[in-house]
Amino acid sequence: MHDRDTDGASSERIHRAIARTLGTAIVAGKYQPGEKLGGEIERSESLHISRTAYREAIRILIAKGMIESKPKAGTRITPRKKWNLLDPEVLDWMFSSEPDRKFVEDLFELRNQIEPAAAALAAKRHTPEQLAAMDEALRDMREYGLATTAGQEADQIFHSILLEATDNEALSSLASSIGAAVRWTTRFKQERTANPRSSIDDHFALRDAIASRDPEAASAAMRELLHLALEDMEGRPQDKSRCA
Amino acid sequence: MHDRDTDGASSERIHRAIARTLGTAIVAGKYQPGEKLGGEIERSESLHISRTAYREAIRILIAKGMIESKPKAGTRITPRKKWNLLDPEVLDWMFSSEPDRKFVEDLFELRNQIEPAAAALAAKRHTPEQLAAMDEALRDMREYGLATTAGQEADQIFHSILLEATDNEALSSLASSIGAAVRWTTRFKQERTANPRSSIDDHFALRDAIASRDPEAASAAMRELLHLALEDMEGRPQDKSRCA
DNA sequence: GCGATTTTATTGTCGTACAAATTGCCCGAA
DNA sequence: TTCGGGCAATTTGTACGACAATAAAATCGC
Repeated sequence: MHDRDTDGASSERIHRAIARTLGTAIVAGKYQPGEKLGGEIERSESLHISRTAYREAIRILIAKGMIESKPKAGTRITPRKKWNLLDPEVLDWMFSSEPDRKFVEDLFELRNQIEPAAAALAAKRHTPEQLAAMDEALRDMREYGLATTAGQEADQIFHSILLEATDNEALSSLASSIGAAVRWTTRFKQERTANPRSSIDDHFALRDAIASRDPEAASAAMRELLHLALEDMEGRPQDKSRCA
Repeated sequence: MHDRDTDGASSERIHRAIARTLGTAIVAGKYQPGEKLGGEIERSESLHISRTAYREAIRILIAKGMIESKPKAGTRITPRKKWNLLDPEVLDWMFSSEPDRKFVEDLFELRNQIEPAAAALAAKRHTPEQLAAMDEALRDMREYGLATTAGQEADQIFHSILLEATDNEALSSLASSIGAAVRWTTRFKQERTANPRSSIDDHFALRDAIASRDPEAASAAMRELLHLALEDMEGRPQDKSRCA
């Protein structure tokens, strides 16, 4: 419980590292909601850091809705319902260890609602620059393949740019959340299927629909993409209790 | 630029108050992305607070992706793209003054993608407790009416519970974002229409569809609700450039 | 002119002290 | 006994001052 510098990259600032460690532990369920974290002096000492740094870490977690603190009452974990689960950092913490399958499915369900509509909007509103950026991402995907980290990153970038191209800030704010889902569906796919059908061609189809500014086609192409991903995700192994 | 205690509630802690003030100023565009905030000592002095408190405020804003800081380089506003716009607090800051109409429209577009699907899911997955909570919210809406704050709050609560009833954490995390949109569409409606058609009956229809576990009907009822809200929002006064 | 080195500005961390706030106890009164 | 109010203790919140670490910018050497 009291390692000094919490693994991780060395150049990371202390408060950030502590926030990450604590945040990771919380989302992993090592602290239950409502559970009281010890006093600041006590805890900061056991971590071998100053109270200042510890407090800044706490401040970060409070900002993400994961804990709350008031004088005399102490510092405690808030009910899960209040957490900003779609916060990029929180998602990173969530996925730093093997995430709940349930949550990945939830994210996937979110994708299903957002991305087809986003594709349609992107078809209508995208700029030439955004299309070019999509093409670049696709080129990387084709070049490196979806089995490599570089290729998977290009995949995420593609979906990010698509959301950005909706010219809707509320939608593009979901980019990192969707990105997390994309990353993990791809990973599941790679891990579980011997010769996974590459979705690259489907990505190209989607790209073409967008380029020709055809909302219906874009939406359909995206749905196809998601349909394939769904098949891969709940295809063989697990229960299918939650299909359409 | 250097008032001492930044208006606001008195019992609010200093770092929170400063974060709110700064955050509000940033989302209002008073600082441009890329703009450098002065040094910590200088700024904390001009605000008449300690550097500690100022830094904790900064930490909050960093956690929400709005600013970044590194040694020697200083502290600067990040590009808008990186902000966590769906963070509840950021939304509050956004809406503390009259928000961008464009952004309200963006949120509305998000609602359009999320809520009908959420209604369908809620119809399938809701618990009796959640239904009871919805009924209570509806009762309050009917009792107080949508012209009162209490009624508007009940409206938000209704939509929140609906999202919660999807049994999907990713979707229910959007509750506060959707809530903000709900609040503002209602306010627009009240301000601009002399005798606004009450959407309460439509809410009841939606409730009944959910209660009878009919996904299609629930989704349709929600679409109807949103359709009405849309009419109210872009009905008379402004351009309709962005309708369906 | 260019690269390595030093300088320097700025954030990051530390320790201590004190202020503020809220909880829970204790006591008194009805 | 029970309720209410005031008191005290515990915990977070703020302040200040010093130093460390970092990275940008300037400087020196080639």
